[in-house]
Amino acid sequence: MDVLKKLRDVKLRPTKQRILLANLILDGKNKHFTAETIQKEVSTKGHNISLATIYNCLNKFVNVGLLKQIDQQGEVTIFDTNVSHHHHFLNQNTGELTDIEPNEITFSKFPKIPRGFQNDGVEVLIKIRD
Amino acid sequence: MDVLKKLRDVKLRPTKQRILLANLILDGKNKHFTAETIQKEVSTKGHNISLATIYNCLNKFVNVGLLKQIDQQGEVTIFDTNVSHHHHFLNQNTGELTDIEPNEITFSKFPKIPRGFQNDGVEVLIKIRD
DNA sequence: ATCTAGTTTAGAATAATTCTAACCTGTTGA
DNA sequence: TCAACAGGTTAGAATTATTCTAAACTAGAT
Repeated sequence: MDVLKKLRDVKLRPTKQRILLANLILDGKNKHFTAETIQKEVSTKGHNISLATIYNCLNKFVNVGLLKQIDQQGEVTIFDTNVSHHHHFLNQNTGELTDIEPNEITFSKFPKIPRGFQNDGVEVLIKIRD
Repeated sequence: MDVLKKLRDVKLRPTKQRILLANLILDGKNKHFTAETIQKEVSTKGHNISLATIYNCLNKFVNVGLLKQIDQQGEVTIFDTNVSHHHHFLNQNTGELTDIEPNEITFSKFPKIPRGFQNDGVEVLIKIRD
């Protein structure tokens, strides 16, 4: 499906910048990236888009569901006195975290760790809201 | 166990500020907090510690294992073109994320969602390193 | 072709965190 | 006990990611 149609489908005016970004990003392959890496990629293609616009566009894309933003529990560092391995509930209404003891969660199916790597900890985040 | 001993055990010189913070934080109860909330708590007790010192102390406490820092995948926002529900490997060496399809992970035990709340999504992060 | 609402932009503003450099203070050993 | 110094604290500057502002631009409807 072409990019113009994709943008129209979600009622975003297909501007030059949005088309450029959508062509880079929405090619059907799964990618992870940041605003800055995208800006670099744009400029290596010989174009230029301001960082403000990149943020605007990516945020719009997220709002309409074309993109997802990886969870990052807000922008401040949260410290936890529970230093043992454990999981969390995240109250989406308040941002509050609550501990879940590790024995409260067990897996019946678990992915193979990629060749050459070792498991260095598993964190489960259960988002809740009222 | 008293706070002085705790600090000596981890070879941190027990200064006034560290003792104050340790008394607030390491009382055996599980808490989540930020540098700023701790500073406020300190000042309501009639003391004053600069934010820089709070960060210094908390980071030291984390390094020696008295505290844990909640994972936040670095400080930049990461976007993901995979908008469906899925999980991630986090390569601790590079910070790189890789998708895990949701059917790769299933649970045999799962905690009860707190009364009055509903499940709003589960994210599993498997940290790996070589 | 024109109008208008929505976009883009440079640069300022904001906010979390770290750095710097000067000052201060536990601890050690005489 | 106390001087010396390594390590700790601090205010404020620096850094970094992101958003805001206000002016200039443009897609799409008329």
